[in-house]
Amino acid sequence: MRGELEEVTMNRQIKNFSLKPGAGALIQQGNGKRLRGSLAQQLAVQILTGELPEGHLFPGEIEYAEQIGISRSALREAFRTLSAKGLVDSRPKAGTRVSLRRQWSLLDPDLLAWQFEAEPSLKFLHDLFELRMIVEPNAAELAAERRTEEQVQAMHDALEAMAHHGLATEAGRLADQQFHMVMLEASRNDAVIALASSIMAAIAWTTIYKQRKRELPRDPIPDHRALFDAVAASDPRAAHAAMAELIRLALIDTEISLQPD
Amino acid sequence: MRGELEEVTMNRQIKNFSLKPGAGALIQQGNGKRLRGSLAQQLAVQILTGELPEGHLFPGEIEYAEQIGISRSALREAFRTLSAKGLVDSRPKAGTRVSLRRQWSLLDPDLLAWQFEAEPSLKFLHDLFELRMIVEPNAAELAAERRTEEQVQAMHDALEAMAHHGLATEAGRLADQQFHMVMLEASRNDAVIALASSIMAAIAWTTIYKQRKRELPRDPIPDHRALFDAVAASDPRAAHAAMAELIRLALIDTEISLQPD
DNA sequence: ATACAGTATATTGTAGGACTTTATCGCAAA
DNA sequence: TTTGCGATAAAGTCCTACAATATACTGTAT
Repeated sequence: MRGELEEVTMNRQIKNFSLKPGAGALIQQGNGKRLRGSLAQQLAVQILTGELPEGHLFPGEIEYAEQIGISRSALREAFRTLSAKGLVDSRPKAGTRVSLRRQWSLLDPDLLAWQFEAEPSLKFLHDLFELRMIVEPNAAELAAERRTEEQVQAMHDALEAMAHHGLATEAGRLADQQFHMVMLEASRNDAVIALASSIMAAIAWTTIYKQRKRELPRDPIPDHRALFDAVAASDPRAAHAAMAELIRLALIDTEISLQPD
Repeated sequence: MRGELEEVTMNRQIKNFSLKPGAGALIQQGNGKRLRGSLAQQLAVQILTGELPEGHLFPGEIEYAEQIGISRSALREAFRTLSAKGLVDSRPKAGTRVSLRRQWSLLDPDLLAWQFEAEPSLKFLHDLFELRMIVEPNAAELAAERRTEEQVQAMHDALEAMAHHGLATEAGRLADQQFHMVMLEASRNDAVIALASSIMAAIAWTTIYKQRKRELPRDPIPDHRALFDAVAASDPRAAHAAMAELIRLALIDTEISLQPD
């Protein structure tokens, strides 16, 4: 990425003496991110991977903050973020502990993104695409019934841009997302939009990595065009089928991109 | 502008006079809840209802905290909670503002609960049940294919308890939730479980109010039994149909319970 | 006049310390 | 065994100061 080298002035980072490995590893701050955000992400990943098991009790805030070399305020704000996503639960006297798996908001956009950054488990990937296979074809069905002419036009334009640039370019990927977003909006269902868009956004992140391993495994345009035609023609059944096929192929691509070389 | 009284000593709680709703209404703390939690909930509701529109810029933290009579730390932690749910976005120098609707995590369990506490819009209610109608019958289908004998037994027990106590009692409602939870788990899909359980939990909250207006509008046991039979018999198609019927009826009940008298 | 670079400044971000509230745990009494 | 109460540990709230950062402005060169 971009070389943010120099970094001479940093004084806080210097406390990088390594302490007991099992306990609290020091936080490594991502380039542009806030401190609490980096910590939240790291802890979230550790929780999701099971490294911090359900029910795990964190040290007291004062002690823990000291361990990882961060202020109590920042630590607490990171905990609030995790708490809002159902990952941890804090109570006076009882302390802060990892919540039961059942209470995790697995479909939260941030959690999805973080999970994909850290190589998600194949099981979860499978579950996610199974859910997509349930939701998105039905969303396409709704879109075929409810789309406006303006939305058809917008999807058409996005499809053209996508065909022109290809998915290897930034502009092409943007057009792809635009295409799917407009289709979602055509469903006129806020709940469906919220669900599908957060999943799509997470998967889109992997698209970038996809390009590294296999160079354009296939042409995605025909499938998109079939979907577009069905929606434009207000044919719900065809839209359903086209979207299902699209997801099936996306699963294959994603599996390939996540396989170890 | 703001009623900045003498501030004699602490006695923060006593300032519960209601003032102009638009500006900085004082926070009214729910009984058991934490201060930041109450604030987060109030702001969330105001955002979801559009009282605080997309893009709305909050006052600076120091000033705002003073306005509503709360410390800056607590205010910031409330903002972190809202930020984690995609409702607000904070940047240095730019301030904190309400995010675009597109980024709200509408299916977040807390947001759902808060929305149902404050009478959700009929549009969103409709959207939500449309999504349920898409997801849960398919989840039941998966459950019918994958359930274990232990799960069948557990569902059976829950169904018996439900029939015994009735939905008017706490025990009965608990058995109902237990029944649905076991069925979800039988689907063996974490993504589906996370989605359906959070929606169900929110709806369950309204079940309590349901009982106030109409006294047991109908007997829910037969429908549940039909669903159970289908899953026990490993009949996916029947399970799908039974769950769809169950949701259809649940929508009717919920609409009734939310109608003004 | 326009574009660009550098600087000023408002606002969030982080730090650290003091005090309050809450709920758990242990002990004693019934 | 159960109930009540008190000690206490931990999160919750408050406060103040300072650092980092992105916006806005300002001046200079093109």
